[in-house]
Amino acid sequence: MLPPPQFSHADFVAVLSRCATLAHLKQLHAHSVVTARATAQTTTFHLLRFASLRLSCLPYARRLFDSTPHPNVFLYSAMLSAYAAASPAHAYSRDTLALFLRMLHRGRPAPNQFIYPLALRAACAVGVQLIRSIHSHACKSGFHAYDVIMTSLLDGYSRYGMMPDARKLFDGLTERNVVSWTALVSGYARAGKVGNAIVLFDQMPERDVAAWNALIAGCAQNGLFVEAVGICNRMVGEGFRPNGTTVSCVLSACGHLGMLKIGKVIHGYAWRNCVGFGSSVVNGLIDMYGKCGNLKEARWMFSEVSDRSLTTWNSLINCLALHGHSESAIAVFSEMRDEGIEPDEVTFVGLLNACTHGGFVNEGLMYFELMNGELGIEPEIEHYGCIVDLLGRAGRFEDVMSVIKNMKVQPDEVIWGSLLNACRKHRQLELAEFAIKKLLQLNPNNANYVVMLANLYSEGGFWEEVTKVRKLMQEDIMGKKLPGCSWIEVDRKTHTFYSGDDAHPESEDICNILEELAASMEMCQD
DNA sequence: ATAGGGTTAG
Repeated sequence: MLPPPQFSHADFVAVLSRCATLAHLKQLHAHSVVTARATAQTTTFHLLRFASLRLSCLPYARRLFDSTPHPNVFLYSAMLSAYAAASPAHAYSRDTLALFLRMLHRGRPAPNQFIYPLALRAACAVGVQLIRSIHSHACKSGFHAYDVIMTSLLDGYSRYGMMPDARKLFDGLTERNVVSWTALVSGYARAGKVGNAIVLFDQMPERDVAAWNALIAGCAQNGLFVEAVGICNRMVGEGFRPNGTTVSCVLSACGHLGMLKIGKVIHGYAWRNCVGFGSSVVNGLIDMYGKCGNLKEARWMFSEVSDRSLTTWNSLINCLALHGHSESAIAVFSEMRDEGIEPDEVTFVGLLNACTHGGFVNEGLMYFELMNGELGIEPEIEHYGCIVDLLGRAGRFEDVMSVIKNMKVQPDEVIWGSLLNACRKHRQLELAEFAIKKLLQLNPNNANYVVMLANLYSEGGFWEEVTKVRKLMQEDIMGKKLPGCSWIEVDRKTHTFYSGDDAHPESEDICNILEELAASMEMCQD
C-alpha cells in the first residue's frame, strides 16, 4: 500500500521512518524512482541514512551512493557517517579515506566542516602522518577556526601520545566545551599521565557521563583500579548515572582487583537500571566473574549472551586459561571456530596460555602455527612468551633458543624470565646465567635478578663469581628492590601481603597451610 | 540534511 505519487517530502520522510526492513525500504526506493523523486539528492540522502543507520545495511547504502552521478557534499557525509557508525570501529577506515581522497582528487564537491572530522576519525587508524596532512589541508582550506575540526585533530594527536600538539590545539580553540576537555583528559590518561588527567578533570567547568567515563577508563588503563572504582563512586555521589561504558570499565577494574563483592553490586546496578545489557556489559561481567574465580557464573553469563562478539569469546577463553582449565579453554576455542568466529591475536594469547598451563606442547605449537600461517596473524611478544614458556617447561632448549633468535620483535623480560624459570626447573646452569645477564641488561635496577644470579653461582659452586656478585649486591642496586605484593578480599576486608612480610595476624597459620599446599603440589608433579 | 570526546579481552 503505497501513498499516491504526489505525496510531499514530509510524507516521504514519514513513510521512510516506518520502514522496518530492507524490503520496505526497497519498495519506497522503487517508488521514488518511478515518481522521479529519486533524482533529488535529498531523497537519496534520506534513503542512504536510513539504510545504514537504522537498518545497518552498508552495501545497500553504498549502492545508493554509487548510483548517484555527482554526489553532493551531503551524500558524501552521509556515506562517511555510515562507515563511522559501523562496528567494529575503524572497520571501514580504508573506504572512508578512499572517498575523502576522491573528493580532494576530483575537487568536487569541496569537503566542508562536516567532512573533516569523519576523515580524521578514520585517519586515526592509519597513522599520525595522515592526520598531519589532513591537518595542513584543513588549515589551507580555511578551517583552522572550526572548533569541531580542531577537536578531532586534538583527539587524533593525543591518540598518538603527542600531548604538546594536542595541548596547543586545545589552547587555540575559540571556545572550549565538555567535548574538547574530555578529549584532552583522555589523551593525558592514554599517555600515562593520569595525574595531569585528574587535575584537568577537576578544572573542567562542566562534566557529563562521557567525561567521567574518560577519567575512569584512563585510571583503569593505567592500572589504577582502586581509583577507577572510587571515581565511579564519586560520580554517583554527584548525581550522574553510570551507563554501559562506565559499567564495563568498572567491572574490568573489579576483575583486576578480585573485588567480587563490588562487582556483584555493579551487576545489580546494571540489572536494576537496565543499563543496556549490551555486549560490553556482559563481556565485563564474564571477565569480572572469571577473574574473581567464579567460573560457573562467568559461563552462565556467556550462555546468556545471544550476540557473542569476539571479545565475548576472548573473555571466556582467557578466564578459563587463567584458572588452569586448559581443556575447557581449548574446547571453547573450537566451539568459537565452529560458529565461524575468526579468532584474533588476543584469542591466541588465551589459547596459548591454556596450552602452557596444561602442558600441551604439541597443541600449543600447532595453534601457534595456525595463527602465524593459515590465519596470517603476526605473533606479538606475548605469543612468543607463551611459546618460550611452553617449550622451556618441556625442556626443549634448542627449540626455545631458535624461537628467540627468529623472533621479529626484541625479547623482553617476560621472554628471558620464562627461559630462566625453565632453566631452573631443568637445572641448565649455563643457559640460566645467559638469561639472567639478558634480564640485567634490560633492567639493571631489578635486584631480584642479581640475587638469582648469586644463588645460581652458589648452587653450582662457582665461588669466585659468587663473591663478585655479592659485591655488586652491596653497591647501589639493593635499595631499589620493590617487594612483591598480593591481596585477597574476604568478608569485605582486604588482606594485603608483601613478599617476606609476617605482619598479618594469622601469618603463621597462613604460611603453614601454604607449605602444606606446596608439599601436596610437589607430590602431584610426578 | 550532515560533524568532535567515554568500553570490554592480553
